[in-house]
Amino acid sequence: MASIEKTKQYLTDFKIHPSFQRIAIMKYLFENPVHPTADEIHTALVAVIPTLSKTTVYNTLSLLSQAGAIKELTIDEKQLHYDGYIREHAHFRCNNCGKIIDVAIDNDTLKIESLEKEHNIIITDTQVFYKGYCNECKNKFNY
Amino acid sequence: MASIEKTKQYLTDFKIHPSFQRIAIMKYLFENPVHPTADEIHTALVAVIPTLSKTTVYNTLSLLSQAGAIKELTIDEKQLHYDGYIREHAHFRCNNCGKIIDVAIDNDTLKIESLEKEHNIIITDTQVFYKGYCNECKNKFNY
DNA sequence: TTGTAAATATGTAATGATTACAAAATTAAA
DNA sequence: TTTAATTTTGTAATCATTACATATTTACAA
Ligand SMILES: [Mn+2]
Ligand SMILES: [Mn+2]
Ligand SMILES: [Zn+2]
Ligand SMILES: [Zn+2]
Repeated sequence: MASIEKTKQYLTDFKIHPSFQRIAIMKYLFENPVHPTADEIHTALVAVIPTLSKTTVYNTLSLLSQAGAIKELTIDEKQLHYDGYIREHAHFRCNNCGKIIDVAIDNDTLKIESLEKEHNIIITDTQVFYKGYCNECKNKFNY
Repeated sequence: MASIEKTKQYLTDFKIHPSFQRIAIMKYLFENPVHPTADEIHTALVAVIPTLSKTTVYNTLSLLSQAGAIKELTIDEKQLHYDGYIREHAHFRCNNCGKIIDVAIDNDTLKIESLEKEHNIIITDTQVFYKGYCNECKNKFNY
């Protein structure tokens, strides 16, 4: 239950002006940690804010994402999914029902620093994706 | 330099009928390990096989991918990229030039089995993506 | 307070990667 | 050969995302 005040502060901390729409979208992500798509966010919020445009949802999500306030997940072949929980963690996507769940990951198993040195690169983001069948779907596929 | 014969055998091993077009696409992936998109593959091959349709490239890539003969990378927000090298490894994508390079990864850092038990899921695929700036681009972004 | 510029939001049109579909061509095999 | 199955092709549709122009809201100086 992220309050409006907390959400406003969160955005401000990322130097994002907390407009009414931005607060609504950020708050939605906090309260619905299911990695929704832009369209799902819009559908859910337009029921409460009938004037909310889809463009604003897209614009806001890229703004938040670029500022580092949210994460953009490329786990799905068709659409981007968004995550308001930005602490380092991995994701599992069920190939049958599409559900995306959080999975813990050891922060230092990924060896960022050593990879950066080895390849002379700068790593700014890391994503670990697992795909397969969730506990509800695995039976349907002889597992 | 993957020969046509080796490529044909490779497809057969995955129970894929080695048609002329399929061999060409698979061979292209073997010889161009730069993780091309469907469009890049088509553009390169249509110069040699003028009748090759883009639909065939798309169809073949999903066929190969479903059979496990190639990997489909969702590292890019805009397009899918393909990899003919299927042994477990991670990828780094430069946010500036878009280049995707292979990165070694410790096979057992990902703890597949323990995650499967913990969440009661089946994991059939794992992708590790790093994003940032490559050695050629990092200077342009004060790193 | 009022006026004006900057920032933000909106609606519609365009883009472009991918897929659907039906017809044509090729291959298998009866 | 004939016929059926597989594969390829070309075109049209889909649909998530972006571009763009306009409208609205907010900031802030006079
Ligand atoms: Mn998450
Ligand atoms: Mn690779
Ligand atoms: Zn499932
Ligand atoms: Zn680069």
